[in-house]
Amino acid sequence: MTRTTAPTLEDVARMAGVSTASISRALNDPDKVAKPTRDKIEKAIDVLGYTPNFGGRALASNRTNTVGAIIPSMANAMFASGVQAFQEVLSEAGVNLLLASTGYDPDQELRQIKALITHGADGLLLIGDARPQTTRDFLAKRRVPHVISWCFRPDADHLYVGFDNRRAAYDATRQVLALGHRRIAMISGVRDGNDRARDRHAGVAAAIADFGQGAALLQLHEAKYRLEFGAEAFVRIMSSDDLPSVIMCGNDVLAAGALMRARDMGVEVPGRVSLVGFDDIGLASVVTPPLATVRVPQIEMGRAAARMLIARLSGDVSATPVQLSTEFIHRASLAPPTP
Amino acid sequence: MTRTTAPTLEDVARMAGVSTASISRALNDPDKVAKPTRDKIEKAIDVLGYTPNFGGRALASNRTNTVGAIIPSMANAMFASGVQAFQEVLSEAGVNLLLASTGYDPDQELRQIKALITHGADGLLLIGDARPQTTRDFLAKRRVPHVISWCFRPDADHLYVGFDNRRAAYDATRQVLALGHRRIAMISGVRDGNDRARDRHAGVAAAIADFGQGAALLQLHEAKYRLEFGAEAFVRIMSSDDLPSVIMCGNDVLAAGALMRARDMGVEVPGRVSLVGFDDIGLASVVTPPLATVRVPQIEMGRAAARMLIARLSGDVSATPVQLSTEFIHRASLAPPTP
DNA sequence: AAAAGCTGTGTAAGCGCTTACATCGATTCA
DNA sequence: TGAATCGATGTAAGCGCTTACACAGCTTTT
Repeated sequence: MTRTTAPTLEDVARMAGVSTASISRALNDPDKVAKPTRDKIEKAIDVLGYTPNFGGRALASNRTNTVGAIIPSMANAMFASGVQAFQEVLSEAGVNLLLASTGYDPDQELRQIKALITHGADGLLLIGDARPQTTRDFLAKRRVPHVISWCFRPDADHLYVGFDNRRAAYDATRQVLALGHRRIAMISGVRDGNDRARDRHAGVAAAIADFGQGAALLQLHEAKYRLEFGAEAFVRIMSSDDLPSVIMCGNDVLAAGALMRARDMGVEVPGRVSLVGFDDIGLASVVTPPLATVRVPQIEMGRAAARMLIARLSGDVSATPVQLSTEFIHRASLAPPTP
Repeated sequence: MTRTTAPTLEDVARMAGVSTASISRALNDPDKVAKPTRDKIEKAIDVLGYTPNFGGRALASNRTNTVGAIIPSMANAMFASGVQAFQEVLSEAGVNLLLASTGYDPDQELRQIKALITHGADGLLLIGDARPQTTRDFLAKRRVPHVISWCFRPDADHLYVGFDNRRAAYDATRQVLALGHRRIAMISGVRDGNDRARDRHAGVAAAIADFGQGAALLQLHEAKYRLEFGAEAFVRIMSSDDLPSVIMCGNDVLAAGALMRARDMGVEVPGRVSLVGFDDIGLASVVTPPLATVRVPQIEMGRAAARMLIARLSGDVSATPVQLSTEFIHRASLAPPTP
């Protein structure tokens, strides 16, 4: 990883006939330098093709202008646009993004947190708030500025930017119940170590319990975030003798997997069984029939998280948690139960 | 971005009763330190919660163990799994990933390249090889180690890890022609500044020209990478009076958009018109009918690119371009033309 | 007209780490 | 037994930058 000896401040200083301090100032705080001097400096920088050395700068100023984000997986469309928006806002502020993924493994998350800190992240974006005590301790002990996203806790002592998964699932289930469904199954994401999946299941269960009138969660299956696992769970559900009239899914990918298998098996959706997803990723509107789902404010979340983190890093501690709202999107995969 | 004064090597040295040099060695090259010393050091590190300071390390060693990747968009599923795989391999090697996106804007790409270099990237992963001369010059002048991916040039004087978009599109088109299609339309991605889109179109056009026998590319529409634009282009195609029997699409998202609109318009696929995508993203197999497409070795590409970049950065200059192969996936959206 | 305040610039002290070189026992060899 | 070798550790010189402080030459105030 050798870099051919690049020009240094010293070189620029010599060429421009000024001190290194002036150049540093011209770079970081142009107003402090008189115009003619600045011009000389800019010329020299140009001629030499100078770019500041990262290490020197980081060492002297004790900041890297880099933040890290640790997400379960980039291949998960659920995070893609959010992270994209996050990065865009950072970029405008001259901050760069270190991105790492955990594959939904909590140990891996701690490792990545340490790696990103070691690699110079000034602050972090984390997803969800289910993490082991050791991880929390590390964050607290090292005073790592971080924003937690994709979930929301009202009792927050943290910087949250997100939405209430439980409530969103609760509301969606209410709508399903209002349509007349009573026999409900759920394909949940893996709940262990994943508060979003947990909350969504809890929301569905609570809505059913609160509703009463014979409504019941007949079956609950857990599936990893992949089309195939959604499909598999669908097969299990449909081959039981306790058939639901609707299947609530923890996310759109599972729902799409179920739908795909329904098509292959010749099970009519929503004729035989209705299907509801969660996240409203692009997929949801393009499958046949289009998937009823819960729209999640991904982009707004990413932007807000970036703004909050930037503010926090520039010393602003006034930020308060941001709760964004979700919206139930009724599409053709959900219809009243056929008697 | 103040970090509360973290423990330094000095602190650890004092506590462990050894010199800073030994600690540095224990950290970077454990074999050089005797076991008992190492134990003392490890203990002290643990007690103090020490992590190396990034700036100091980068400055002294002139390396950051960080590489950058600049992709058009993270929200584009086409790059998601590839980048994911790229990051995983890097992570195993203790290298971190700085990720930036350009929104398909070449100027933005140069800006991001500079930003990532300034922020300490030792090397870069770039997508495609359509970039302005200024960008090439910068890369050459600064001797930035970089790997170019998602495309392949046989005449490479560069580190390429990718596949031949033109050839893949050519082959797919051959298959379409072999099924009997002669009246062909194409919804291409935006070709300006995008060699992948350009190559794919070129491949389709060349296959048609080479085939002869009255085969013709009746219509060519360009659309940005979004479902809606694919849908729009589909409408334009179907409302012309030069109807094709098959529509080749520059990517799966455009194809899915077209398919979605076909469903809405009541146009049967593949009955009235066949549809072929490109990339084989998850979407392709889940839509109805499933989309014929070209499978791209995203994951393998990401992994190979990471390995190559790591090798290059550790001084290995022996690497040669890697060409990966694609595969045409025949699915139900493609059938022989109905007379 | 002297004192006080600006402005623009230079001087130089680190920031925390790596690493070439020096040192010092403990082995090994002749 | 003395010389040569080796492994483990310490010493200290930077890496390239930022920034507190000093200072010179102005302008403004009293």
